[in-house]
Amino acid sequence: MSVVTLRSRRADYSESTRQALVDSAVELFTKRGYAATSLDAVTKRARVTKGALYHHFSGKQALFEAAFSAVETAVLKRLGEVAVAGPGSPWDRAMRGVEAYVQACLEPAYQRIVIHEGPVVMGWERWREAEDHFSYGLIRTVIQSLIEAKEIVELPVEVTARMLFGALSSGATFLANATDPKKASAEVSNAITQVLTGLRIKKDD
Amino acid sequence: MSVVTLRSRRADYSESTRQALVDSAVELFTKRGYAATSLDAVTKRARVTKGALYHHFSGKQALFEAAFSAVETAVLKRLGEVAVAGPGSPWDRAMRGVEAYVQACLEPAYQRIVIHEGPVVMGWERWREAEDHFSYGLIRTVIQSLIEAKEIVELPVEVTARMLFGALSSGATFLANATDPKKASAEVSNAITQVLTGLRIKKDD
DNA sequence: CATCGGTACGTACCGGCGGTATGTCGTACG
DNA sequence: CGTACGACATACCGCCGGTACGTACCGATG
Repeated sequence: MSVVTLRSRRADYSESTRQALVDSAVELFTKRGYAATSLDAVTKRARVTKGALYHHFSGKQALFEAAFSAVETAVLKRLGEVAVAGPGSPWDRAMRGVEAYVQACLEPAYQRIVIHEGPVVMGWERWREAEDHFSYGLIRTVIQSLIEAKEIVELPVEVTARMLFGALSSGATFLANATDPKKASAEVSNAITQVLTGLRIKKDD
Repeated sequence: MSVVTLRSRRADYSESTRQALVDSAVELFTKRGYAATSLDAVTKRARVTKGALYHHFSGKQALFEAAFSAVETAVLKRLGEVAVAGPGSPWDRAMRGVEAYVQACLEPAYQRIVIHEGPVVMGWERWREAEDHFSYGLIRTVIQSLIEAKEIVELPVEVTARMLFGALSSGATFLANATDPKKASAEVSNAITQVLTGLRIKKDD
């Protein structure tokens, strides 16, 4: 449906080089960080020149934001299937979501680009706005559903979500740098479970 | 005691210019961020040249670390008086410590230099090592004392401290950007209190 | 008091990098 | 079939971190 006008071959090429630039950016930003990554390195890896880069993006920051969105979109896709959809009570889905998010945080690209460098490169305010549509928005939704379902005590959604977001990110960062990932993973999950259980309202039905 | 050899006037001057450079760096790194701050701007504000800067510091990173330590030392001084020393039970001191730490996080220099840009500029591993001797080390100590005093459930200290650290930082960042700081401050404190209370062991004595 | 060594800077310069201005080639379109 | 526009490539500029080198001044020493 709606395939009225064919997509031109030229547009395909353009989209392809744009994607190559984003992929290259994600790779290098993840490995070396934003500051230590030169645009020449990005274009070289994508087998184009700076002319192409500045044709598709307004500058280095815009390229970073494109990489940011790419990583977030990929992570959120995997995450949404587990936490938002899927069977079970709000509580069960939340617990599965936490588990899945911690796993997602282990991805180096997500850690470095989204969590660590995102606020610094984009500025906290802009980063926050972007995050509303991605991982943070999801966490916020989960918290809200838990409160509305009377699963946990009534807390201000915004603050609670922000702090849980921070705790999860820190936990995942710790986990990613741990010498014993198996053990650390269990510890993180356990700690989060303990905290959320501590906030849980005892059901008497 | 031990004033055997006088401190030379020359050494005083040297220390003074070093301090001026650090102060200038803290100011500019806080206002414009690390990347957007040129060394020329730092030296200009300190009324010296790059020769002086590179005499005292090995480079821009080393200057940042000096600024980092300066901010952390100042914050920790105020914090230690409240949380470590002072009267009351471990629980009471911990609660006062949390309160004080959230307040400390409101300082723009602490937020930007220590929390946000620290891990990015210094690298997470090195940042973590440095933090062991500063705020994180303090939080870790508080958590440990709470567990040893059987005030809260037994959790792995390292993970718990890391995640509480992340939660507090995120909470404070949210608080710093809130439109209604009074209300936000109360919400943050309340949320933290709820979480810690949820982890508390009911004493029956 | 003259000399001398070293510290604490200042000055001049280099290379790399982000960004820009301009040229060029091919493709779709009238 | 010309032509206009999109999709790049090329050449260049200015800023900034870092380095090499020069210099003035303090302090110890004979």
